Amino acid sequence: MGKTVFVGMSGGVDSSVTATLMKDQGYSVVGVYMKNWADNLPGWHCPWREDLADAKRVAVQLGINLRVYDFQDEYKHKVVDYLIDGYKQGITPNPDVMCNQEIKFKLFLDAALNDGADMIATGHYARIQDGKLLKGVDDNKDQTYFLYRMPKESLPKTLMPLGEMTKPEVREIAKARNLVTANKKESMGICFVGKVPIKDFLMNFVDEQPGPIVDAEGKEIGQHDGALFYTIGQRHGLDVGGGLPYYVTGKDMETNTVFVTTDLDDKKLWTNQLSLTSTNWLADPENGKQYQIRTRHRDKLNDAVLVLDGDLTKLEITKEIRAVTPGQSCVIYDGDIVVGGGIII
RNA sequence: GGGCCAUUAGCUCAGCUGGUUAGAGCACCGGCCUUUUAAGCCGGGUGUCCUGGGUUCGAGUCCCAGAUGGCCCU
Repeated sequence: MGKTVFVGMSGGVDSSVTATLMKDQGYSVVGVYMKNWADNLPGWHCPWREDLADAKRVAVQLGINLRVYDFQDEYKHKVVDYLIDGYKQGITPNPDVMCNQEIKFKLFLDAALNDGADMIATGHYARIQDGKLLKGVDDNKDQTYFLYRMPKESLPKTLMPLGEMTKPEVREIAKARNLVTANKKESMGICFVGKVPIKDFLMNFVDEQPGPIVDAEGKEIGQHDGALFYTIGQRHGLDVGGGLPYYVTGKDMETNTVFVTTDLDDKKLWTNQLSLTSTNWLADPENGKQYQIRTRHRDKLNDAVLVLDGDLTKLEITKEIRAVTPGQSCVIYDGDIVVGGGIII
């Protein structure tokens, strides 16, 4: 009798193939649809019913059971509130990183173990080997940027079979097995919420509040509708024209001011060092060692030296990088291994 | 009061000596990319050429009057 694996099935291709592979490998598979968000928003329809239906169809095709875990309350508190509070403070939080930390690899894992699972599996493009988290083989789809905060204890109990393959291969398997999700479009947007522009999402929770847009010379060149909606390095959405594009260099939440520049080389947009808070280590970090870091999903890797100084975690980057943004995560790699990371201050 | 200069897309402006469907950058909109936010890439002109007359086969362009803004002069 094989071990029992609970597979998180979102109704997309990746998790469908994951469940398929688990079954092929002889595990006793139970599918789980996590219902984390189900609300429609003005002008936007939440696709959770369709996604659940797709997950169900695949489960039927595979001959496995599908359960629904309702985590809406926890998701609202741990992810959505975190997102909204962060924006209100003026930072740019990453909800999906928090979702993986709090929901998928904590709540889901615990619930699954409690319901008889030996392990869980997800459709992430990342590898787990010997209790370590490694980048997915498909460099183009690697999702470790979102996974560095998963609890270290969850690693030995988690399987991510897609980490060994490429997206095209996954699509092929889905087609070969005639999975109903084989040709489903990539789902993007806030994990579980969907493809909603973040500003539209936030507008449901915060009020607009006009304030000044100030250029590098200190001149007010326009008005915005709330400093919290803007992020460092942002170009669009300012609604000010007149020559060169403007990029956000910073903001002052006290005065509700957004600072911009037309100079791509503006010092405020570039830095070669950053500090982290609330770090999570999946491997032992080594003070003074040079690692590779990423400060945005799919951004390129940059060499940086890790400096651990008491409570402070700093990174000295070999070259200047653009628009390092407080609230976003910095993930630290040692080759393919995810050492850990933290939230940029 | 007089003189000069401006007024063209949401913004900043280009349109030579009058001649096909008025252009550029930025903004904006749509798409691509992307399990966050951005960036980036592709595509789209969204226009009472300040107004009203006139000259001309034909006016953004020339003439007259007016409006608005700016500069200058006694």
